[in-house]
Amino acid sequence: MASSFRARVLAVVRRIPSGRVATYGDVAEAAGFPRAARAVGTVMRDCGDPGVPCHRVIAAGGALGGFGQWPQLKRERLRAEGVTVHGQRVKDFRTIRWPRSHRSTV
DNA sequence: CTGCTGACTGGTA
DNA sequence: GTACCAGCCAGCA
Repeated sequence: MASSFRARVLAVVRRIPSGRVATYGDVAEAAGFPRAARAVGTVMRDCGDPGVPCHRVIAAGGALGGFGQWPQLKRERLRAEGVTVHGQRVKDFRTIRWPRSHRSTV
């Protein structure tokens, strides 16, 4: 099984704990495709699975990314999980980031 | 098989 | 800070 790239991505997104976020690149890497950030977005776009917290997947740098009304929907959803969102950017993005949780100045 | 598209990323201007 | 370009990968016509 596993042949499906999307199934792999969905599995990773499902593992994202609440109160944390991951970028498309992080999800791609965790799925085994460190360069398929774009392809991950394609999978998210088609994601209609309630078991997949696609709202926890954001763009790099802490930007919500997404498209259309996704950003505003994410903002409410993430906030409900304990994530503080600043306009179009996540606060302390590096601290709540998953699976790395970076916190260095560089 | 070929070409275009897209919920992306990083670098340069 | 914003704007544009080139590179990357999977899915679809």
